Amino acid sequence: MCEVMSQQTQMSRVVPYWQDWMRAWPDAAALAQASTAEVITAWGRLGYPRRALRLKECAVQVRDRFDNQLPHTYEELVSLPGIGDYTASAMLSFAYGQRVPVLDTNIRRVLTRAFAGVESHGGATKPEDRQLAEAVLPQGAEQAAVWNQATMELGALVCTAKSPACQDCPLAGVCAFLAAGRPGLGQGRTRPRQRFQGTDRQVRGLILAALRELPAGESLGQADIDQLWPDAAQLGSCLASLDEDGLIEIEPGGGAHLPR
DNA sequence: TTCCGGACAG
DNA sequence: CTGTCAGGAA
Repeated sequence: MCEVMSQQTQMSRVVPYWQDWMRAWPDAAALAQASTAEVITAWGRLGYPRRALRLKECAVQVRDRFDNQLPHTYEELVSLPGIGDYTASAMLSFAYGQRVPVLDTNIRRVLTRAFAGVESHGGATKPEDRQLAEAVLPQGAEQAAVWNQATMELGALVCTAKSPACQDCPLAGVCAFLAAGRPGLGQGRTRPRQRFQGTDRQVRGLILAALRELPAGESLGQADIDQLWPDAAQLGSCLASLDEDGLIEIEPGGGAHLPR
């Protein structure tokens, strides 16, 4: 169950967290009963803490709608909080052995380059991406799962976005992108510049980290909160946004605590 | 389309 | 220090 959320970060970072999660909450019903504060604390420094909230809500729905068992259809899976196209497809292919094309940005980049000969455009998955993935997917479900994982690995390790190691690539002999002289390499995606220093993301992280380190059930006083960040206005807006997201609860006196 | 963490490479 | 990485939801 909890492996669902592991798809977002490097596995080496996820494994220890995942082990703790599975020990604490072995199934959906167990996770559904956990307090939000426990879930956020266990999420630790994995990033994107709102996903911890979605995972708990997902567990509630699995328990209530699906008799505590994860559904095995795409439509039912994507209807759950925090599960989108990629995660649903990955579960169907890797966990349930169904013949399903999996599309993450790595796979899209590899397939678009190798078979269409052009640089992947990035952005949301398009129908043509899915069409291509379906067209080249092996017929057998087991081979398809291996293909999905292999393509993902190839994109992560060899056919990288910025500087693909074509000299080490097993597809070099048949790659349309390489044959065409790698047109537009690196300019396919103008990354939305997302610095971190001084942003709300950093401030939100600081606040949550401070609350996570508190003994269970305790609050952070306003004086302690004020010391976290010099810009009072930004601090205030971040506190408000965290409260809106349901990640913290602001007290009348100006203190804050994780949702009980 | 934009926002949302955090770790790590360079 | 800056740049990079990535799926889901509003």
